[in-house]
Amino acid sequence: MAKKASKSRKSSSASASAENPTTGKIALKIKSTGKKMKKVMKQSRPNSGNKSKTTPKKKAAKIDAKKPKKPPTAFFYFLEDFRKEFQEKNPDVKSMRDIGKACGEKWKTMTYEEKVQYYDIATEKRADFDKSIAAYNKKKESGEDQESEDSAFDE
DNA sequence: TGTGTGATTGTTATT
DNA sequence: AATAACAATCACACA
Repeated sequence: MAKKASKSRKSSSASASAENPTTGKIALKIKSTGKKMKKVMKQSRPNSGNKSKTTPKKKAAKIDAKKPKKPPTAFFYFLEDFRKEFQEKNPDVKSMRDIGKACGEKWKTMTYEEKVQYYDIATEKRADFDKSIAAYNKKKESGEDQESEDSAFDE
């Protein structure tokens, strides 16, 4: 016990919401970065011209059995939950592209306490993911090119 | 018939 | 430090 200052990334992501001292006054100390995060991601179409047998979503989607894929972020977890409700409320909506927009919009309106729930999940996921990375790194260190390419796609 | 794209934000990895 | 790309999902469009 006595594990107060966890330091490091684990730093209790849910502590903010868990701590609800005083009356309903929540000390929401969201560090206002102030800087506008402009997304300058060049979303070109790298897939243009890349044909894979399976359906490689969009870009790369490299099939690295050794490299653990990125776990869904808190936003994605929220999406799963939001998606269900959204479909019920908006049966007319066909695709999730619209949902994604709605989610993103609502996500920003959500308070830290609400988001923290999903953040907590993502945090746990990352913990597991961290192990995968460690194993991956370790394995890589042990035998970098040791993969035998099991079955080189033979259809 | 089959597969790629589209959109959301967050996280991770790489440089 | 900052950038790049990817993480899931589902319906539609094109060849």
